[in-house]
Amino acid sequence: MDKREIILSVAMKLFGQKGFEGTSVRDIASGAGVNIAMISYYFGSKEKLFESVVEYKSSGMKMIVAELENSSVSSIEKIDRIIDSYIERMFSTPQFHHLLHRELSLDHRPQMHDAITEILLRNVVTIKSILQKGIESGDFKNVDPELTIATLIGTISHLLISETMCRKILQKGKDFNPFQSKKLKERVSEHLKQLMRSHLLESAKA
Amino acid sequence: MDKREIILSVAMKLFGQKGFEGTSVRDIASGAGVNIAMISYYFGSKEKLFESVVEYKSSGMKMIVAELENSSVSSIEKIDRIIDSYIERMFSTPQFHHLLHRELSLDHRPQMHDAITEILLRNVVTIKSILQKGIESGDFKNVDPELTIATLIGTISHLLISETMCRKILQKGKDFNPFQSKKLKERVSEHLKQLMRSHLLESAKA
DNA sequence: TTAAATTAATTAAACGTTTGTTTAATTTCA
DNA sequence: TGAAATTAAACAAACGTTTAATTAATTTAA
Repeated sequence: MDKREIILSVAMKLFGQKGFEGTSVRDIASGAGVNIAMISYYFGSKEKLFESVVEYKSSGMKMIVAELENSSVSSIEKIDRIIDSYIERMFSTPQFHHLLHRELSLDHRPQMHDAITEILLRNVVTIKSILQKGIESGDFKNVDPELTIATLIGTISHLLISETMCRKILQKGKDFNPFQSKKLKERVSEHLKQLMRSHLLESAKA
Repeated sequence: MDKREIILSVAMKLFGQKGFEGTSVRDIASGAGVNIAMISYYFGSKEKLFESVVEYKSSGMKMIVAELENSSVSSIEKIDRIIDSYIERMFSTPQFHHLLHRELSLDHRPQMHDAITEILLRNVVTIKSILQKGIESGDFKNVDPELTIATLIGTISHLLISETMCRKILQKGKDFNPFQSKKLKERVSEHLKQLMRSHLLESAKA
């Protein structure tokens, strides 16, 4: 593998685990097995490396959502697919999503803020449009589209953190485990799909 | 106001805005208008100051939830009150919740991790019990309790971040604003209550 | 009620580390 | 031979923390 890519993936892992300020350039260099000067050599600076990580990892985030908008499946089916698509992506790279949300909750690095915002908003616009078309066509009840999106993404996002929480607790040997049974991803998928059906469809159809 | 308290609230503000590593002891000292040595003098270290901030702010987080559990109101009414209670608290101190969730998404400072986990889990246990009783008594449908909680908290939590996002966008003068109309808090309350009614109650009752 | 004694609060300065970055020399490879 | 890749070493700046001296406040004793 290219040394540049090794640096990128090590940086992504460490930024995800310990945050931007919490990760030193020396950590990254030794983790990637390269000399510390190679980071400036390849990326210019620590901050530019961070931006490269975001760009690098988010390029793999292009979603089915865009293609979905004008496809011929039913409105509720579109929602189902969005749910599974988000679950799949967010659970497969939890560290990266930790990184994105952490950066959004911070006040400095406004440039990075904007870049991440733009990434996350891409899909939001599409999903909003799907919801609105569903409402207009009478497929969906007259719900609040933006807040419905917040519920979808927020539920998954919160679970990524909760899971971390629970793992910590289990390691400490306490006896409370909210995520015992069944595979978590399937559970979330089932929960969100049921939730959205109750939320979006008329009772008669439920 | 006590100088100790001034330091605590300045520290809470800065940790909330810039994160733990992103905030220097000198920032806090000058923000509070005290000598830099006072932080060691009062709190021992930067890390202990951080722990004090969490303890200080979370002591004000005792919820109505606990009292609610054995009260005589209906099951769905309990959920309504929990929703409003969470909205009120999380929107009134968004920085502190940013701080909590950011810390949870990080891998170091396991001790702090555990302290925050414990704070957040207090209410979760109670809400779970309310949901389970509602299910057993037939008031609620047979939903997934833990994931329902994730939806409640996750929706609000995600909105705190989304709002930040939107403010950034608006400053940049773009034309997309997902949170135009009406006061956000009321909107969220209405959305979540409707959502939970569809989710928890039988169609007949809806 | 004073004056001395004692403790607490506050300060400026310095400490040793660690930080991100750069330099200048060397190796690698085409 | 020449450009690209890699290195060890050094850089100044910022970091959290400590020191030792000074001022303020409180307690004790006459």
